[in-house]
Amino acid sequence: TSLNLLLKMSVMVLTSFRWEEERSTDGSKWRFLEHNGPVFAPSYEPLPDKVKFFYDGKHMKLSPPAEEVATFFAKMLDHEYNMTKKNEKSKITDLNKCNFSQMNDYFKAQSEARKQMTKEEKRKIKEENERLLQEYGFCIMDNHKERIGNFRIEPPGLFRGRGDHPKMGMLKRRIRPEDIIINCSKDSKQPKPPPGKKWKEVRHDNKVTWLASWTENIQGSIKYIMLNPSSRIKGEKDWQKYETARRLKKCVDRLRTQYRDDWKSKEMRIRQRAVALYFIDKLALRAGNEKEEGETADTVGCCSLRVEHIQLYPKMDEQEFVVEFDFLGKDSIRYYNKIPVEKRVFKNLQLFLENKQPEDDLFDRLNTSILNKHLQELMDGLTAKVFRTYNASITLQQQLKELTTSDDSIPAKILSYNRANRAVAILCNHQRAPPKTFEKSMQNLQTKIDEKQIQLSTARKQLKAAKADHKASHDDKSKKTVEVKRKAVQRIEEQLMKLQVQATDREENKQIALGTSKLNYLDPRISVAWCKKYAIPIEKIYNKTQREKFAWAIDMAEKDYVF
DNA sequence: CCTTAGACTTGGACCAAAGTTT
DNA sequence: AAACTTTGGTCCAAGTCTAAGG
Repeated sequence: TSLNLLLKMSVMVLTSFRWEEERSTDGSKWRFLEHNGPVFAPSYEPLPDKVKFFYDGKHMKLSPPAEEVATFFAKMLDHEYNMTKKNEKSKITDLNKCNFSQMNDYFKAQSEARKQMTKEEKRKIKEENERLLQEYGFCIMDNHKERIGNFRIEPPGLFRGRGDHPKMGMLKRRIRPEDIIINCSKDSKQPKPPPGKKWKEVRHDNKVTWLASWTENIQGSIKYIMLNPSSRIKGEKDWQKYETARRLKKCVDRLRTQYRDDWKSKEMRIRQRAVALYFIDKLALRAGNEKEEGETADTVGCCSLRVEHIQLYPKMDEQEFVVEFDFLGKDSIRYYNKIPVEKRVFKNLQLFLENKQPEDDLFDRLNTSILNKHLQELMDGLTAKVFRTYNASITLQQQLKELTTSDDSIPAKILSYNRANRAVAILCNHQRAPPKTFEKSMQNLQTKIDEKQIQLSTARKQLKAAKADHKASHDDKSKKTVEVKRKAVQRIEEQLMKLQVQATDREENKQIALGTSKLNYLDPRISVAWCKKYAIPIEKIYNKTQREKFAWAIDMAEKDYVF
């Protein structure tokens, strides 16, 4: 295989950058695609006989498939959530009568044992992982060897879902080769299914980017194996996304004027559309597709907001026309916000609420499809999510400009960067649970700061003493000592400042997740340009993976880049 | 027009590896 | 070298949006 790979790679064109290569115009995503297929979950290993399962107090020997399911439950025992599944057809009808404790103990012991592994054992595992990565983790797309994102198929287990999910606890079944559709090019060496097995299908569709797919049994949706963000195909798409957002920047004033105008429309559907768009623009809300009831957790976005999700306050504290939002958004993350709106918006909302029940749709004449169709007419390629990208990126750019001070130290500038990033994360409502060790880690940092402060005052005293000494003796040696002490003070001051900045940053970041906006919403060229302008090494902003993902931007953006 | 399948992007938690301190 | 902390990769979804089909 490696010889084969070499041969194929030797054909590769050695252009300087692949995002400068030509792309097709007929909607095809590639011409050549070759890969080795997915890695399947390891097959089930029955437990040793000594690990017993009890039902209703009585020992029961389970068949391997039933035992596997039992182990899923056993592994859940320590989790705070309770799986409320009514189990299998057989004798086991009541989960409460199942005693998984031996199994649970066994797995705990196993995980303990894993931690105690010798270096040698760890090395072996690492090597095996590396071997799998080399064999299955890459593909050839057109003239390039590309990293695959998720080449391992998800193992079977209990579906959890997020928030209050109606399907929590359902069995997620094992995926076999017979479930997999392979996609590759006709002239490639097709991946081989495991011995004695067959793929569901092998197709050659170059209008899509995935390498393999299967249908998952919980929602019946399709899962894909696709390329890593560092790949050409993902990078180009990403670039395109930001270019669309920049086109929105050019016409956003016009669109804003228009939707404000539409607040006065005599047609209800237009008013609703205009108010929804205002929220999407101002609050960076998601579009809010309809969801099938009972299939997923009850969450909403803009178009699917219900009456119960907003409260209107003609007057609140010092402000007029305040709208209070309180709903569960994507991943059941709560969105809570109180914002003053323009009188017209407020009046419209009152109108939309008339004669409605709490569970009725706020925008009953609107859905994402209608909204997006309208947006498409306003600007080519415009959809609701472009506003999120646009507002996130423009906010970063503005905040960076506002917060960065040229003669700040590098750590201080990075604090400014993180604050700009944070402004975006807050806008997009990217929250996280405070880390479990937050308080402790804050305390540790404070201890360090206190110590450093003591160190500093000692150093300052020493400097003073050295100065006095020098004044008295005026010799070279004492002059040198003064210099040495002066340097020491300076160094400690810097260290102290760095620690204080770190503490501020961490505190402000307690409940904010920066990752998502950094990875998905912020035009990387803004960050690259900022780094160049202030001579900040790009490594301070992007780690290795991120630099790989944003290679196109790092290559492209100069210090004067403007989003 | 409405519904649904399909493709692709966006999302936070968790945990092992890497890094740092004791 | 053990213990502890931080980082970043993986996991496992949950969204958005387009297009095909009825």
